[in-house]
Amino acid sequence: MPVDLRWVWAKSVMDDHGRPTHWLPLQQHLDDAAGVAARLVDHWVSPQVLGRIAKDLGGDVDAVRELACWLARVHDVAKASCAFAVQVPLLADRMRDAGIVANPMLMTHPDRSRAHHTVVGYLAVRDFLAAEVGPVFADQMASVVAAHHGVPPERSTLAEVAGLTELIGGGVWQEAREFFLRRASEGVDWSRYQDIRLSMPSQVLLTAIVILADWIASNADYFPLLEAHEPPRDLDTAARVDHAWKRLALPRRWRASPVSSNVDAAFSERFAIPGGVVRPVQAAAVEVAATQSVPGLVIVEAPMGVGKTEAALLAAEELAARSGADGVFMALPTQATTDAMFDRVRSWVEALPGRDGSVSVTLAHGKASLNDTFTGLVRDGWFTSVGEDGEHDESAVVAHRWLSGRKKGVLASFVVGTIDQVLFAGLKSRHLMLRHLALAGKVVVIDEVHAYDVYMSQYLERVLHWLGAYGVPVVLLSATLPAARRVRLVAAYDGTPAPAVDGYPLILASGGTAPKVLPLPGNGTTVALDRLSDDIEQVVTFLREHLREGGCAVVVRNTVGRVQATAERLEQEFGVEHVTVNHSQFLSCDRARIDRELLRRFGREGERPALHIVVASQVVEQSLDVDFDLMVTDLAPMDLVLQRLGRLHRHPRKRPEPVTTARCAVVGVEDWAAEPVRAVAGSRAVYGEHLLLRSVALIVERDKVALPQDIAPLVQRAYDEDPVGPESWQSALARAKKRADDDEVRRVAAARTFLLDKVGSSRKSLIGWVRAGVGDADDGREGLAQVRDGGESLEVLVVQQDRHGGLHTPQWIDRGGGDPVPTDLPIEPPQERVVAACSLRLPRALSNPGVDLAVISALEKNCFPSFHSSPLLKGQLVLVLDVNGEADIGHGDVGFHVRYDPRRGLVHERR
DNA sequence: AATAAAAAAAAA
Ligand SMILES: [Fe+3]
Repeated sequence: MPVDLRWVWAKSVMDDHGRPTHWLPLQQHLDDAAGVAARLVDHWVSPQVLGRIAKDLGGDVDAVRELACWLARVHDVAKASCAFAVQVPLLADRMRDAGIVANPMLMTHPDRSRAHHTVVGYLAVRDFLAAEVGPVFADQMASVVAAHHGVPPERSTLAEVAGLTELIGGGVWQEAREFFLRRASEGVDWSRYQDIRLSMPSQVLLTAIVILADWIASNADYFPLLEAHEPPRDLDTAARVDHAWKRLALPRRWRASPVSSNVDAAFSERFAIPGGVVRPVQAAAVEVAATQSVPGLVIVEAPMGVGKTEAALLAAEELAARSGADGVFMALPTQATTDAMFDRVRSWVEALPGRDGSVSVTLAHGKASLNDTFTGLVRDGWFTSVGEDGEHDESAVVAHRWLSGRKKGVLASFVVGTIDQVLFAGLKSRHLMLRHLALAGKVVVIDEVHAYDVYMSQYLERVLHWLGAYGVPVVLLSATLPAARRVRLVAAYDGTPAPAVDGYPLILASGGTAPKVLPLPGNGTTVALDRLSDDIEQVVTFLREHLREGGCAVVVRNTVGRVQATAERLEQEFGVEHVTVNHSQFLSCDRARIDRELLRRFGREGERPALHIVVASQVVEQSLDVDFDLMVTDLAPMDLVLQRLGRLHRHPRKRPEPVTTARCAVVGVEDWAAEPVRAVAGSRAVYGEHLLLRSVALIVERDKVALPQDIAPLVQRAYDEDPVGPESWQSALARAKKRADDDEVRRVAAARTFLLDKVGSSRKSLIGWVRAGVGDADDGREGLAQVRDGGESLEVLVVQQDRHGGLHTPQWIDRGGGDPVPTDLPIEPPQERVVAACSLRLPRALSNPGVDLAVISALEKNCFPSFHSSPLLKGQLVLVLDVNGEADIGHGDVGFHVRYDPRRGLVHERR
């Protein structure tokens, strides 16, 4: 009598006592997964992705479907192995009764966990396919099966596990595996795949489809299990898949249409500007996107305020229409700008044609759960898709309940996220394939590319390399880039040289497309430069003189300490009410309040005070569209100085007579008469000597800067290799360059640790793909590999304690301040969000290697059960301030005294 | 020689 292989089990659910309550036969799980894979390919996976895989299969999309379904139908084939089956004695016993016998003692075999079903699956699939197709393709297909838990094994592991024959199981076990492999192959003509090789991109994408099919098919809400006591029976797979797919109700694909035939109409519809006409940058970006030989990389270099975002979105539509992308991933450098962009992108999505019902959106960053718009959409997503028929919800935009969380959230069609979420695609980590699938189906837009340092650029360039290999169109938005950076970005994407051009604003593209230099906007600003000594009294005099009839000034300092010291002197001189302080050492809710306030007063339609001085760190350099009459700045690298100068006379308006000419005093140097001119120590610590020397060499030779026409030449000179400055500076410059180069080498090396390898040849399989990666260790604080430079900075939640020991939210904050916070009972959800918004990133002095562990130990003493039981607050360090906003942080021989002042931020001193 | 800004964490 033939053995009934339906007794081979794949899924089991246990009760609290470890007894199985439910189970599912392997055969059914494989059929379910294959059914889901087919639906995914037919209805959900981006045409751009299908096209990419099909490229390796002679352009045949049906073959993509065939391979995806076959892989899903064999992915768990090695659950038909002794090592796996013995894990649940009850189910193993029933298999034994059916004639599939394993030794129960194998349960405790020391190598049992090494004979994992992913690795044994590799061996089974490879051996099966080797008889049908070439060895390379067999290895590649098998590697997809091996990778279906997110980390493919190493080559050495394969050989070791192959020797564990007792755990793998021969005889009936071998026959069982071959049975399932043959069963999956019914109707597959392997001779068609004789000469096929899969590129790495295709293998990664197929793996991602298999993983998703597995996850969906493993969800018992969609695919019900059998009761533990039930024998196997033939379930109606088609009906199960149909039911599950309706319940899951994934949003439809988006089909883009070209906009180039009538850009103005598209522009006015998308952005709700009746009769709107595109601006030059927007028209040019769309034209380049439309005429590029193959949709590829487009770089838009232009100043803030010329409509770059709209240019990128319109270009993305054009590129998507050509490439088959069914979504857009927009990445920005900070959570705050990401939140703001989310609302803009959402309005654009709502106005998009080509939606068939709802499309899915995600806000992707670490604090997305604090964003009210997004959490609202998440709630709607739960609410609307509970219905059985699912599809007829008419809201244009949903945060789909299944496309949520760190790994699946980015699979939504439209994602707005921090740049980190894109850079993670270059970081060896578990389930990396899903992040690749998320990017590979879309057009990727990356904002503020000029702002990324050497370390992040390693990741950015590697990700661009993979995106190029996937055929993903990419739009990079930037201020002017040093030519060398531009060349590296284009080369990273598709290995071609960047066209040699100078100019600004500039649009260039990969694939030999002619670059476009656009006319500069006519209404420029010429800034007069003054050079003052680093004496604060000189700054006072300068401000006194030029603000004699009032006006709004900004003083930009390079360190928080200098900001705080300057603010103290200026408050004394001009009065507290005329001075605002801004830097990163504020609670995030306070920082948000200060930013809002700055925009309200110094923004485009701002209610400008008669006299005011903002003292700030680099936080005013980026993003905020604020306008000042007068500036004082610490010497900084040239591109940053220019960014700062961009905050002068930015909007047309009437200004007090003494500041009708834009004027900036450069300070923060030790001695303007010295050779060379050196920046103060704090600035050197932040930026390094070399960039500062090159910057100041260009500043000493001029008394004014014309914006925007001087920007491109100044940035190029500051960052190219040609000598700058007088002869007497050259030896110092050379020494500084050597140190900067050494430092860069160190940072590049640090970035490489977890950097994903390049695509490599088509002979390769996924085996070892994330070798030496974070692997299993990507959970928890220690193992978290990074895409940003520098040691881990410590983030704390700040609460206050009254004289009786009761906790309350900080007294001064805008929303929910001074309310009691329970220490044991659960914190109410609205208050959870208030507390979560009181986060503060501690300064370097408190998180340096050497003191960090002591600081963590000290803060870990502030441990409250109420925090621990809250998903939002759990695991975070807590800083408890007394009624005066002060605290001692001490452990062992490390001790700090900190004081928080809502006007000045955190002040610390070592004791 | 003394330090900016910025981000981050669940799978079958
Ligand atoms: Fe599995």
